[in-house]
Amino acid sequence: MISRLLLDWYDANARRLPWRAAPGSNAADPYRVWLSEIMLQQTQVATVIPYFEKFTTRWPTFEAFAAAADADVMTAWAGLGYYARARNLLACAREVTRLGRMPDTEEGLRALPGVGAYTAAAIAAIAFGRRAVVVDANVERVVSRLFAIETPLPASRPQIRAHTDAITPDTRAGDFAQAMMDLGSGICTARAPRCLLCPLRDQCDGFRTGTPELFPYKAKKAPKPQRYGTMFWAERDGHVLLVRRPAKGLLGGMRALPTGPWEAVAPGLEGAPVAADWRLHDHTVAHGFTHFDLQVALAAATIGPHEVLEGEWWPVADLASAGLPTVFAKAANRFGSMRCAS
DNA sequence: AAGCCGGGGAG
DNA sequence: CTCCCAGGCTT
Repeated sequence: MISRLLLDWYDANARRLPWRAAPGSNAADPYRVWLSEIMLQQTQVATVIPYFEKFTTRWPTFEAFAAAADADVMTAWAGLGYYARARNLLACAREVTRLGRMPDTEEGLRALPGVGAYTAAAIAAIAFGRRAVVVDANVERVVSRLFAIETPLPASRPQIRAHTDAITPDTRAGDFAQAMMDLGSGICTARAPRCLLCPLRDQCDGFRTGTPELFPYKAKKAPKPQRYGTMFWAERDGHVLLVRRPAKGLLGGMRALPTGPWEAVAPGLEGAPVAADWRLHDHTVAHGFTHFDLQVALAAATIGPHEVLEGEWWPVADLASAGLPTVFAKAANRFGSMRCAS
């Protein structure tokens, strides 16, 4: 009943998205579905679309992507966040190349790098037409409201999964999953759900409570700690020194400005890439990460022509092409405006 | 089970 | 400003 109502609504109201086939069609390209699903992990559709277009234009097929250079992929991914996804993307493409084709079962997909329970179910259903129980944040919210689940997340996940399984149809499971996502994105929204437009309103226990926006209940989260750091602008002859961050950990594998430690107290000039006449500026740059807030001071110096340093000397005028994560791009822009002002 | 891992959109 | 988002990996 619920799936019928939802699929009818989807056939008339599906969003047109670059990685989607027409509703009811089985023409979805597994490469494009896989790439979109990885990009969409914890990332909104509007943010993903330009990256998806850029990637599929440059690497139109699985074979083309598997042959890409690591540095090119990391640079193209810059700004999208969660950089382990980009590293896993390449590892996954190379694993699939070794296998000869992409697995078409949940179990086979689940074994690939960067593919967890959600993504395996989504690809199996959307790209390969299999029945799979697809549970993402949209489904968690929609199902929590449909059944007025009072257990707070994440403890309610087993109930949510069981309910989702019970309403997932045997055919068109991929369209059903995407319909749940469209419903969660446009109607059953986190803040102010548009229940008057909802095709499932008459089936919804949460609507009957009168306060569907209270679902899903969630455990409170701890406040984020504040950290302080310093970034170093080492300039020589119109070029600035960039380094490659360690492969694992925060912003792993990405090109970056040299930086000292990020700690609870301002580290000053600790961790400078070279001894020099560093000028510590008054201006700071603020940036929020998932589990801490950062405030970085900016230190600048001119480096002599014979000093040999680890890293790349990048043309200051071409910094936009360096593929810097956002926190470094912010700082670089700040340095740029200070240079113009002086 | 809990912590780590980005960034931007929306209210 | 706060909350949230087509989650996965590690410990």
